[in-house]
Amino acid sequence: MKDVAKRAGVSQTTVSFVLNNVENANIPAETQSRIFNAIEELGYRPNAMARHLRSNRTHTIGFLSDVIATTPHAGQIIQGAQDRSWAEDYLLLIVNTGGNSKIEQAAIEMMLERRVDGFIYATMYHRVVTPPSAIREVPAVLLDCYCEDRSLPSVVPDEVTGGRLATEALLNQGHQRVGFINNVDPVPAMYGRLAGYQQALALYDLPFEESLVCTASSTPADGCVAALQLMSLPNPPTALFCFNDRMALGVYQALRKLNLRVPEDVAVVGFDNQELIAPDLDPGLTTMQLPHYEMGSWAVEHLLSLIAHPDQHQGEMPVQYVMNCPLVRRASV
Amino acid sequence: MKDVAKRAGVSQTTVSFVLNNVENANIPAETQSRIFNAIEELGYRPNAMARHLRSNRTHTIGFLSDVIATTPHAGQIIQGAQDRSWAEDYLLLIVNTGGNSKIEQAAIEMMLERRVDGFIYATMYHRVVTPPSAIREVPAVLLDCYCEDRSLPSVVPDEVTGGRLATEALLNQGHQRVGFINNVDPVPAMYGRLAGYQQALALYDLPFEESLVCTASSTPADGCVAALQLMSLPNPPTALFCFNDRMALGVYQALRKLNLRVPEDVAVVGFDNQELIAPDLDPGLTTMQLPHYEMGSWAVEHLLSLIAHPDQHQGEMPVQYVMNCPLVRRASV
DNA sequence: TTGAAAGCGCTAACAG
DNA sequence: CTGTTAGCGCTTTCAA
Repeated sequence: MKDVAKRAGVSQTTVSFVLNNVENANIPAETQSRIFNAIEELGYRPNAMARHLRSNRTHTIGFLSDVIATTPHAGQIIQGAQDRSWAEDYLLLIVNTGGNSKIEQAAIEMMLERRVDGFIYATMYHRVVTPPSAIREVPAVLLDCYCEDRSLPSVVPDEVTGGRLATEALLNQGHQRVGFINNVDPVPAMYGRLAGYQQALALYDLPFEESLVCTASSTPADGCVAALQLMSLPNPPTALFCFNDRMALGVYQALRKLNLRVPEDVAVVGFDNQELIAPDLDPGLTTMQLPHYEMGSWAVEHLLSLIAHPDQHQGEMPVQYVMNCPLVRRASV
Repeated sequence: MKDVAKRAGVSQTTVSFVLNNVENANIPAETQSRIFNAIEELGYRPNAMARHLRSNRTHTIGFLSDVIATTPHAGQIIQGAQDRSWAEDYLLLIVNTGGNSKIEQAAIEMMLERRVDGFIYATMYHRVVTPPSAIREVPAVLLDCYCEDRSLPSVVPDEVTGGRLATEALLNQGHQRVGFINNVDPVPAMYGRLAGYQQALALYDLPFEESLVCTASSTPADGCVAALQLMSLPNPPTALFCFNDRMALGVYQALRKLNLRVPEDVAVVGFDNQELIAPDLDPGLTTMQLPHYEMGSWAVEHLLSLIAHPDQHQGEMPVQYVMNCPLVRRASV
């Protein structure tokens, strides 16, 4: 920078002003272009380290995830986060902790040493978490998860409405007996989607029948078993709402074994709109889309506003944003 | 740091020595623990910015990918890269450029301003690339791609051997007529796997029949069409080697339509060992595993060695590493 | 064994 | 409009 200044015949300050577009510095266009020329000729590139050392801002966000970047699930979270960051000139320092709290701890420490401006703590699926407390040393937002005491802002999908809309998609095609293959694990999605399923039934004045709901682990194999079980009922369902697309895949396999066609004999709705499954199944699977991209984007946006106005939100409760899941229609209903 | 020094009753230098484990500084254990106590009490955390400003090393790698982090494909590349980096105390600054060269350019620029110690340039599938030249300002390695003139080190999967092993898996089960559904796109995998297929036939003294090879775009739908076509041959194959798992998915659908069982009537081998497909298909798909994790790991390892010994490899040709693809046996053969 | 001091590349008062 | 100057928090040479 000193060299640039010398070459342009100005002081370092002037160069800095030009580079940073300082408001009240009214540097004449002629001087500016002289500086830009010098920069060009010297191949000068500002040193972000030094800049950040002074300004105490690194324009970097620490992105902690359990396994998002490395599994086929939820990858769009990162794209959403990155696109939003990129638009504001922020870069993402990403670490997949695998849910290992030792690694989490260490990663946060490393990121704090690098003076990240804030944290995003993201999980592969919607759940309750207790992030290491060090995360609170800078602004932080939780993505696809929340903490019990709501002491950190968060964004999660609206499981209840999602479950309701999925069920309604079946109900408004005239189905009267809709089975629900739910997840066994006690996660928010399991409770929420069940509640949504029940809401939808109520909306259509249909009774809730225990026997039409079964639970299974969220794998194709178990989805298959569950479907077989439901379809062997004395009065079997004509439509199946599956907790996720992987289970729906198993459901397809079960129906094939029973020589039942989708959607003519049994309609199916999934959840996730999983890239390699939903569109590739035959027939294409109608399913609920998790707003991964949007959550990623929102998380960064909110984080940046916290960074920009550190004390504006002082007394308030941290925002807990619940985001809609749209229905994606294909051929299985 | 100054505060720590004061509190421990030593100079800043001493603190720095202790923190960096300087060799010839023989600081007595007693002094050291006094310093560590002070650090603890003050909640002191070193400022990596400042450290790097002095030492000209950021312990950060710029990871450029087209879309790896955001699609279900190849996610393990990142895990491999991260795990290796983590082991050496490096962090990854990741940007998905979507293959957009404007974004690529800008990302490289931003990373260079942040003084990353090196670059990894990775693609979602094996191909030829011409990365922006700015990438060469620091050590760089190509991952799952290479540049025409081989002027940058690279690591890619061994398509030829992969194609050969896949075909052999079929051949050594006694199949005499093995069809190959290849990709239409002129990518290294398409040429390599075809060559491997031919090598395998030759090894088993079988003739290469044009009619047993067809090409299609790498989607389930087109895989289905291709399989239908191959199976309608006067003398149809008893085994099918598919360019990838998504096409194999379509092949399964085709065989189902023809009332042919896998593997009893027709054996199938895929390629990719794609997480949500290969293990979840019914029956499980035997397939070739792309060494994504290993390539990620190797790329970082090689990059770090280039960083550590900048001129050691001067005159030599950059390494072009071709990595094996292991066979994953399931139930489709 | 420890300390003083210079300086990494930049920003931002403050002064002119 | 532009320049002088004092640091930001750390590493490292040199000296004690």
